[in-house]
Amino acid sequence: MNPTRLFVLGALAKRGPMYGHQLRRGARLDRADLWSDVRPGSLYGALHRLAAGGLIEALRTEQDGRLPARTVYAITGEGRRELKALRAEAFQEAGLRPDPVDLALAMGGDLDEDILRGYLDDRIRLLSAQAARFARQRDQAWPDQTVADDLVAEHARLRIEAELAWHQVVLDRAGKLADDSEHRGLP
Amino acid sequence: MNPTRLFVLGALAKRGPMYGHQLRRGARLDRADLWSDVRPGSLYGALHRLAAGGLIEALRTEQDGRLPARTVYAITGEGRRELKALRAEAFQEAGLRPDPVDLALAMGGDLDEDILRGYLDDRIRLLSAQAARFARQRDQAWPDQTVADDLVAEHARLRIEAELAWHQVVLDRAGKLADDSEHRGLP
DNA sequence: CCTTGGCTACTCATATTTGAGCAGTCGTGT
DNA sequence: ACACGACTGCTCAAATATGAGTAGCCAAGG
Repeated sequence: MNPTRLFVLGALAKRGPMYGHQLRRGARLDRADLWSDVRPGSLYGALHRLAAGGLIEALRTEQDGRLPARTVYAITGEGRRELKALRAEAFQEAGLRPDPVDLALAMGGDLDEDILRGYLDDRIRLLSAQAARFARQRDQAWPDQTVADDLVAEHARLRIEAELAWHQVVLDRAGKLADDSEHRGLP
Repeated sequence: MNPTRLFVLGALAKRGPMYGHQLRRGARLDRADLWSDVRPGSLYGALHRLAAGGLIEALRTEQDGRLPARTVYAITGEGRRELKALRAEAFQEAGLRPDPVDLALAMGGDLDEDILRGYLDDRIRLLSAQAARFARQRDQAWPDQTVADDLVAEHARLRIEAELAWHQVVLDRAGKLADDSEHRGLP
């Protein structure tokens, strides 16, 4: 399952022919940073490969004044089939994706308690800020908000809550964690 | 922040010199699929690059009977510095990572209600199974279980619970979601 | 006997991502 | 006038990930 391909095919299927930058902008206006995270490099790479594979096709190349030329792509029939396949794969990937913070914790042999608490505080601040944004967003929905958008926002809200709860647990046991890593240093 | 590098450096710092396959096996025995997800290709690529960069060094090459030769690596001083930097970066990445299922939902213009319910049921089954594994694991801890391991397991538990709660919400609104996508098909 | 499957270690081609960069345009201020 | 930052579109080299494959070994089943 390749999220970039799913994003491109899905967007072209939903909103019609577009060029690269338009895809990016559209995503930003949709608050799509929640479900997608395409940087220019990956996006244009994917566009070229999709076009080479016949899943999308270049309709025309436009130029607006002396701004850079842009190529408009449309999804093909083949592309729509691939889109369904990718969506199915995405739905079937149900396991938890590893979170780097778990890795950092597992690999934190030495790790000063105070420094750890500092990191945790920062994380909690960031997560709380995000949570606040969602609370605001839930009250005043943006125009054209779909049921799917609602569900995605709710997903984010629940996930953030879980993260915050876990962070409290970690803070509670931060002391024991530091003791533990000292222990194992000198057997 | 590169999780693969963090994994390799962290493991070599914690358990001493090891060869590639040993790293993988060690991770499996540690139930590390929770926090890491290194496949052979990425692992050996990272080992070569780390060695080329002087962050780890090849100590020796062993051979056991007629099995493939293996190269034992150790972390260097430079590597330990990099390890701390990577750990810090990992702790500072606090935002939610995009979940492909959100993308699939957002890009689900057409999408039959029954098919959607089918996917959701499957996902719920999978998640429940995982949750059960963690419940079991919490009672009978494996030998050498550290406080960090505990926290990682708790993280997984909380995350799965949040996922299950969200899936119920989606099931409740699955009908409205289908209606909505029909609407927008014919303006 | 012999085939299936799984382990041991690692390689390799190809796909994909990253992160910086380019070259022009616009608006705002100084 | 001119410097600043932000936007418009896209490119490119280098880092990283993926997925299959290699080649020999060992154990169990039919």
